[in-house]
Amino acid sequence: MAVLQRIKGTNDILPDHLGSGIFRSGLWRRLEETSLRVASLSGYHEIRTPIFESTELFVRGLGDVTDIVKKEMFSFTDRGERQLTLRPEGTASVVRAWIENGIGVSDAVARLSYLGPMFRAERPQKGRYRQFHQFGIECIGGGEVRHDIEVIAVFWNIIRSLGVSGVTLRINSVGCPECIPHYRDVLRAYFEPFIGELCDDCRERHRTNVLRMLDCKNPACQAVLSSAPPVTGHLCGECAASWDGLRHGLDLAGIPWLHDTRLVRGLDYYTKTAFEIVHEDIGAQGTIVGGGRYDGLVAASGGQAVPAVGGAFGIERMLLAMQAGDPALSPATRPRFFLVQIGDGVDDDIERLLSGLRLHGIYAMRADGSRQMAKQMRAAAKFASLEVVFVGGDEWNSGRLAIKNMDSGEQDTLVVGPAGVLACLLERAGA
RNA sequence: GUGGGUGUAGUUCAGCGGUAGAGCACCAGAAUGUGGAUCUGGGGGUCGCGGGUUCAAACCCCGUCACCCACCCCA
Repeated sequence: MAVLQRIKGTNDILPDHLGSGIFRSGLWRRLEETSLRVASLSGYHEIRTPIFESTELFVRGLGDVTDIVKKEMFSFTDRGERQLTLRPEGTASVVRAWIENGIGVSDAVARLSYLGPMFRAERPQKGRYRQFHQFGIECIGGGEVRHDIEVIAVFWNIIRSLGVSGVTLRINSVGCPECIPHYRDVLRAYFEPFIGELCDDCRERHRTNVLRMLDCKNPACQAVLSSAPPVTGHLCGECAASWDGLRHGLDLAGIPWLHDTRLVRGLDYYTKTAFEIVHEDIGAQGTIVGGGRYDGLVAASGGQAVPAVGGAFGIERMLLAMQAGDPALSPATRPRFFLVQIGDGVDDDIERLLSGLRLHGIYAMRADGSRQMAKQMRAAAKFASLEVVFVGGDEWNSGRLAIKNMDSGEQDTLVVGPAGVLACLLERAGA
């Protein structure tokens, strides 16, 4: 056992042929490229923020009663006595960057996407890691319901583009500062008579954060919870209109939804629309996408009071969902040419050709070991090369080029023109 | 933070007191002008780590660490 090993809850993502499960870089690249591309079709373009920020940013953004801030952040003090934290999520940083760079001045509605590692000190399990990865989008300044729908539609389209099936969109409203205090009172009053039968956590939440009681999974609490009054019956006029518009808009977009009356958000800054996209077959951590509206966060972070909506998905979880439906491998990148050496004295020719081909953007390989031809052919096959080019031998010595298609097994003999072998191969590859 | 499970070759695993094993992968040969097939051979291991019991421990006991799954929470 090696002395040095990965930190708990982190993973190595290997080349496809070396890795297993979701930890193969080809899968990641496909997911990342698809996500960025689909998001860009709705005007969302990538922003990259630092992976560590001042601790205060997350404490203010997430709320100091959330589990993430209380016990899951990787925080440290740097040599200048600054309190820093590896980001546990992406929204706080994006909002910070939006304020700091004056993005709202140029774009009244700023559409941003982001991608990268996040860090939470949780006990690892399937679909949950200490360094995990998210793709997210934020629509800052977008205060209309159609922005909520736009955000949900981006995630829905990414999922469809990836061929993932078996997912359900769950929606709810979490109100706003206007109506939620009232709803809290209603809930608190409703739970009061049952307080004795509820779990310890729920008793704690009854005082600190009543809304969180709604998604308690304790069986004893479920019975009481299931008949709790839904938030959607206690919304203010504005939130109720938003809730109606959301459902109508999703119908227009052809996106099926399910009203989950117990859906609440884990983070404090959400208002009105809350949504999740869940998958049934990827283990206990089935929530792939989570998001919603957060009209209060930008102002709370020191910016203007602008509305915003966004969401994010866990890349590891999305990959699990991709594999659950279709275990097909992503098509490996195949060498266009594999150069096989016949006889001696052509080593320089091969190296020159490899350099020339690669300089023109063509994937070209040669065998690393034996000069024995069967061995070289085997290597060409292992790389899944498209065509083998024979360098040396009778054809080569008489100004011709033998090329074998490794899929069909057919072999051509070309006459090398005055421009030379490299030009001949480049033309064949269409480069 | 709390449970349950598992740690043996690169990998997937068998072995469960008495010589450290198999499949796949890797290397070489059969085979110096043509493949992912076949055959033959080969390299690879402090059996997670530390202690204990025993004539003898991969195996039994204690401890410890790591990973996996679940709770909690979340993406």
